[in-house]
This record gives sequence, C-alpha cells and structure tokens, in this order.
Amino acid sequence: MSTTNSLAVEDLGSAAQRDRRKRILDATITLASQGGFDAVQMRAVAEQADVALGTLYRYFPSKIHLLVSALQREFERTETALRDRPIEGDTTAERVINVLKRTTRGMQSDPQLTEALTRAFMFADNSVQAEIHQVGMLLTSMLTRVMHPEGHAELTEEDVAIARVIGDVWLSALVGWVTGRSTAAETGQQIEVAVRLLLRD
Amino acid sequence: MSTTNSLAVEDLGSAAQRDRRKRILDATITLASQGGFDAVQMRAVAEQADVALGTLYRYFPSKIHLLVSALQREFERTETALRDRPIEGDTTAERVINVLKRTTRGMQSDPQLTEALTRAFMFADNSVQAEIHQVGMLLTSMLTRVMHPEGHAELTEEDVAIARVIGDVWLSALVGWVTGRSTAAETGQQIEVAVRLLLRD
DNA sequence: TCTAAAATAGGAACACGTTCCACTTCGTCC
DNA sequence: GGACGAAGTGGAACGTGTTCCTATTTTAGA
Repeated sequence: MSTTNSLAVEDLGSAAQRDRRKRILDATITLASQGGFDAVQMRAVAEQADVALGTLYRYFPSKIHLLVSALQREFERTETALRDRPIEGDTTAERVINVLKRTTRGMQSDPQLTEALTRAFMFADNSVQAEIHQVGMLLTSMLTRVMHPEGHAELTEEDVAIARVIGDVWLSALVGWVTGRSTAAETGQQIEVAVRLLLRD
Repeated sequence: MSTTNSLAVEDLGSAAQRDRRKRILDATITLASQGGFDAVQMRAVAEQADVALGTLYRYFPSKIHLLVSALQREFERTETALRDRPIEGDTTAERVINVLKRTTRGMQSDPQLTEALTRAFMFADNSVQAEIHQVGMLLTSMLTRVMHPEGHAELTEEDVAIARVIGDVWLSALVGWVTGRSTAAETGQQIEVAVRLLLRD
C-alpha cells in the first residue's frame, strides 16, 4: 500500500478536461460551503462552473458522485497537509486524539460544507464504491501512520482493526454532529473516549 | 432510564387514527421489503395504505420521518422479542457478539428493507431528532442489558461508553453492508473484532 | 488541412418528494 | 338534530435530480 496518490486510473484526459473537472469541484465546494447539501443543485453547479448540465453529468454521474468526489479531494488535501506537520503527543492515544480533534475542528469551521460532504458519504450506494473506498483507505492510512509515526511497517492486524473502529466512531460522531444530534464538544468527547478505550498502552 | 416503552407523548388519538398509522407503516415496510429505499414512493405508500397523499403527509411530514418511524417500530419489535430469549454466552463479549450477530442476521435476511431503513436513518437531519434519539436509546439499552443481564443497575460510565462505541461500529458496518462495500461475513467479523477489542474481561 | 469522432452547449422532458387547494366526511358539543 | 372545526380526499402544481435530444464546437488522426 503505497502512500503516493498517483493512480493510473486517475489521469483523466486533456488539460481542458482537468480544468473543467476542477471548475466543477470548485463550484461544488463553494455552493456546499454556502448552503450545505441542499444548495448543491446540479443546475447551479453547472452554471457556476460555466458548464452545461449534460457535461456535468458526463463528469459526475450523480449528485452523490459529485459530492463524494469533492470530499475525496478535500480529504486528500487535508491528509497531505497533515503529513507535513509533526505529530504532537507522547502516547499513541494522545497522538490519535490530537490529530482527530484537529481534523474535526477543521471540518467544524465550515459546518455547511461538512454537512454536505458527510450527508453524501452516508447516502452513497454501491455505485460510488470506488470513491468511497478511496476515502476509507485514506482515513485508515492516516490513522495507522499516526499510531506508528516511525513508519517501520510494523502494522499488526490489530492495529488496522483499531484504526477501523476509530474511523467508525469518528464517522458516527460526525454524523451526529452534522445532523444536529450532538454538539461539537460532545463529538470531541465521544472520539476521545473511544480512542482511550481502544488504545490503553 | 426505564426500559418500558410507554411514553406519554406517544398516544396518538382515536382508534381510526391508530389504524391509519398502522396501515401506513405496514405499507412502508411492504414496499421497502420489495424494492428498498427507492421503492418507498410516497404516492405508492399512500395508495397501498388506502390513504390520500395529504393524509400521509399529515401523519409523517417527510419520507425520512416515515422510514425512521418504521425503523423505530421494527426495532422495538426486535428488542421486545430479544428480551424474552435467554442470552447465551459466558463472557460479556460472547453475549454481546451473539446478540449483535443474531440481530444482524435478521436484518440481512431482508436486505431491501434493511437498506431502506438504514439509508433513512443515516440521511435523517435534526428534524427527525426525536425518532432518532428513540432508536439510539433502544440500541444502547439493549447493549447494556446484554452486558449486564442481572440488571443490578450497576452501569458505569465506561459501560455506557463501550455500548456507544459498539453501536457506532455496528452502524458503520451496517452501512458498509447496505451500500455493498462489504459482505455479510465481513460485517460480522468487523463487529466481532470491535467487541473483543473493547471487552477484554 | 480536412474529416470523422468525441465532447460540449442548450434546453426540453420526466420522475418523485413536497406543497397546496377546494371539497367532503367525521367527530364533538350545544 | 344542527353547527362547527378537525381530519381526510383527490389531484394539480412546483422544485430539483436525472435523462435525452439536436446543434455546435473541439480534438485527433490521415
């Protein structure tokens, strides 16, 4: 499992196409930031990206695909940014908590965007499998790297299992926050408790 | 936190109204079982329940409310059925795993219904808070009761936290299965691993 | 450079969740 | 029994995701 993000599947066509794709995703993020999931209307995205509706659907076969792809791009950005920063914390649990809380704070600073992307992620069906899987891998690799910053490739099965459980809790907590069921503080608390339960070293 | 389900808020009007409500939920379950989330179309539900569209919306203000209410009824049924059966397993972990696997198997025997209800649950926003909260409480109380079958009311904060984490994992696993990201076997495995990580007694 | 194929524009049309309205039926109180 | 408000009926209408069609533009290859 390489940590580079160059996948042969990914290189999509010409510069003009890459540009259109970027414009579309930019428009998506902009609209999502302003009004959340409901504000990301396909006609509005097309107009703002200066693209025809049919073209939008050629690039992204559904609103869910569009939003999950946007999530993927944002997440890659976050993950890259995180990789360059030193990871604070003495114990594994501390490091994981720090990273998750920082990431969560980042998302909470743009609630509408987070709502849009999280809703899309949770609503995605198997036709979005590929994109979803990418995001899942990214999250797991981010967590395992934080757990073992030395990168000795000494990942046990248990490590991966723990990372997965933490990812699940994080997602649930996020959904709870996005849907207004819990506050930001509760969300952080929920994650912290789970991590301490799982990582008692 | 009582385990009875009699809430003063719940008693809704006349027998005719209870009957209509039941017919609507029955129709919802039937349609969901046949074709999943997409097949639960409001016009179809209204027709099958022999109720006007406006009446359907009077009882349930949105498709999500409708499906989450159906989930709640089904879950209550499951929880009641579970309460009468002895809980097999020597250790806490064994008992929790048994119960969760049995419940999961039950849901997997009707994939379309499970898909419909899970999708709705994940997509619900804060306007469905009340119903969602009910379901969450039901799940937590079910789990803590399995963890402490004697009912000595000796629940620690940690117990509740663990139950919550397990609930999160279960939900994530369910979503993974519903959206075709993981198989039934993987779902069971995922839950089992998480429970063993959390309950090492 | 010319041409065929692919991509895009522009927009009509359809499906389903949701709202709304005019009318009818039901239940309750005098 | 009559009156009045609540509840229900039937269906039109609207918004947004999605599909589809034709004309035009861009791209790639001979």
